[in-house]
Amino acid sequence: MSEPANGNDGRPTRVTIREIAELAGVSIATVSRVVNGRGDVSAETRENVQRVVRERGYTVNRSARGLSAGRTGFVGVTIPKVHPVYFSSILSGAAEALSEQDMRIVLCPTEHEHDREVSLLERLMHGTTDGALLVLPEETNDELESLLNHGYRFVVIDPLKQLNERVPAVSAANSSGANQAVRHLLALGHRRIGAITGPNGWLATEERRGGYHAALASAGIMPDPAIEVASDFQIEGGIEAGGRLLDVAERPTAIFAFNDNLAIGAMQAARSRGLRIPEDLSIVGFDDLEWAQHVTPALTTVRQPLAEMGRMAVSLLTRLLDNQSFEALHVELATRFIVRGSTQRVSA
Amino acid sequence: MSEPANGNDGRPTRVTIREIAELAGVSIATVSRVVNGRGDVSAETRENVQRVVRERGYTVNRSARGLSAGRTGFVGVTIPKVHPVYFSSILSGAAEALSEQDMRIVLCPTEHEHDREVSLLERLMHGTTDGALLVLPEETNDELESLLNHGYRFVVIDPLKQLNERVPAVSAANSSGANQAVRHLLALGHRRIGAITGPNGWLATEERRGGYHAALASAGIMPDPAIEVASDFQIEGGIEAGGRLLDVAERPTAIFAFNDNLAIGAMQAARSRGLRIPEDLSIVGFDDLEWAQHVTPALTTVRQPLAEMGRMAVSLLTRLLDNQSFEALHVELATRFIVRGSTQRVSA
DNA sequence: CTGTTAGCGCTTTCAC
DNA sequence: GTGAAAGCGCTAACAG
Repeated sequence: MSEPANGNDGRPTRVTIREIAELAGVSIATVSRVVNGRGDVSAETRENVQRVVRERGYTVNRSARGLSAGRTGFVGVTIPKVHPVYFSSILSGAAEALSEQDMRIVLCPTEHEHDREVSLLERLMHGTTDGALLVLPEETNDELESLLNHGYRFVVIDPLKQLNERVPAVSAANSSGANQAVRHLLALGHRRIGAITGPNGWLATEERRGGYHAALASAGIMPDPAIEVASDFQIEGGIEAGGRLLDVAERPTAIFAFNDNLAIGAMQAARSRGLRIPEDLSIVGFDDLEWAQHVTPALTTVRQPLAEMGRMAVSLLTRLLDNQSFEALHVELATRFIVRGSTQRVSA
Repeated sequence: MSEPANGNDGRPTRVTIREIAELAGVSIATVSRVVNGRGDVSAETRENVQRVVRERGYTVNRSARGLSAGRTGFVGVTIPKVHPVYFSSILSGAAEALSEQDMRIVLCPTEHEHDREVSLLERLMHGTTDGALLVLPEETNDELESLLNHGYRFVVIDPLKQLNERVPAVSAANSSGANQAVRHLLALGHRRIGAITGPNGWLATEERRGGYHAALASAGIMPDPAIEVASDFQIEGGIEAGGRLLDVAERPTAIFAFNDNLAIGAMQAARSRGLRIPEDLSIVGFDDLEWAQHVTPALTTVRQPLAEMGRMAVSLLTRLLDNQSFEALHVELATRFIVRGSTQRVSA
């Protein structure tokens, strides 16, 4: 690393394109061409410039490029929170895919505040980022569409509500995943299968509910509202909801929890009532978060390809940014059912 | 939201400072002053400008500001991976603290590739971000110091090696945390306390080892190399290392795992050998990741204030960026010992 | 208090 | 193939 000249504030003066141009004996336009991999430069000139660039450790100033070229190389990601594994898995996939294209994520946790999210979005989109990934956005369809009409490029990951056709989105195959989970329980002989759902009205909840009901129907079973309780996708909620489910008169022999958090909560509720899993109660989750395989017993669950959802969203966004049109604006990624130790054949 | 004019490419033309200035009947300098909250504007002018800004939905173009003012409002965060809870917790704290100052994180997962990290850093620092947070960086002391000499502003979170005095860093009080954990086991009557350490040479490992040995020494116990095995901070590693520890001739009655992953691995190893926890074996972890309270039995562990470490790093960085000098360049955040169900008095 | 002006570093026509 | 030059939108002196 060579020592840079220092500005009068003691901070180093960074190498600029001009300096490279002078050193290489060419114009800045040529340097720009080389740096951006344009074809119309002679091999000789190119190599010469590249050498100087390497020697001086030049890298383009992204602000300048952003201002001049109108693209920043940044993609905004609005996400309710970064910490929960659910979100960080998506983030992880997106970051990976983006860095392959030398683009970078600008992270915007919204903390579930709608207003903040909207204004974030507006600020993100204006000369700050080239586009955005909106994870579980709280915007209404109208707001999203208005954004679209303003020329904003974005794709939604895991929409909260049914989205307008025109809004690009990627999500998991919630309905078929849930269906598969319940069929598994049915195949094990369970007939009384309770459910702990997510918040009513959320798309993921309703789709999973659809799969659950459909599977029951296929076995000729009517859903019993008494053993279908709504919760909030949190562990605490699962403990509470699981408790309610286990305290009904005719107790279910199996519980389909609409996510892993709820499942682990239900496990705790069962345990505190002296029920053994899976001997006395089978439990299936949804997500397959990392720890699902490390709880005891290991959780049978529906794996959502979270990182892959992030990656897929990036790929849609990239095409959007390149002004490529494409057919499927709504992408549903297949889930995978994973059998572990928390389910077993219903006892006689 | 008002409809913006459309450029010839169909994409909307964004509102610029010039447009606001014209509409408000002032100069762009005045608009800039208002937008940046400078004091030297009359109340009347200010309100007028603010009204127009609001009406037109104007937001500054960050690229332009970055280029002109030399600050971007972005802080780079290099981090080995975003997904593991350990990292996302830190990230979460940093993002929170940063967004309070209307700054944003540019996320740079390094995937443990040193070269990539270095070049990332160089690019980050050049007109892209105002500074950086380096989580568990693989740079050598020399590289870090060279960066410092180049005027780069950054703070290290959880250094891998002992850092030069001049490099700002924040970490947890590893030594005292470990000490407390082992004292707890000693107080429960354990005398034969094994350890699963992290990779040898890592600062966190060595500091925790120091605390472990010191606690043993205070009870007049010599560390026994036979029951101190190194591992990699992963669950799989914990299973393997735990197994080795439990297969030695004179088995330990307690294990201090240097992080929660290792602890949960050790639990599995114990369980697969028919040992009950905590009846036959006490286990203590380090970190207190979210699931530590949800495994069975719930894990006794040393809580690292991860989010707080992120927040503290931001606060150091902010002062750095404001050219404020400060005393303590190395900050150690206190840990908290949390007793749960995985430890109990040694059985007679 | 407010306006004028000179760039920040780069990309991109448009000539040559 | 290469260079000259015109900005991109904004901030920060510097005048007034």
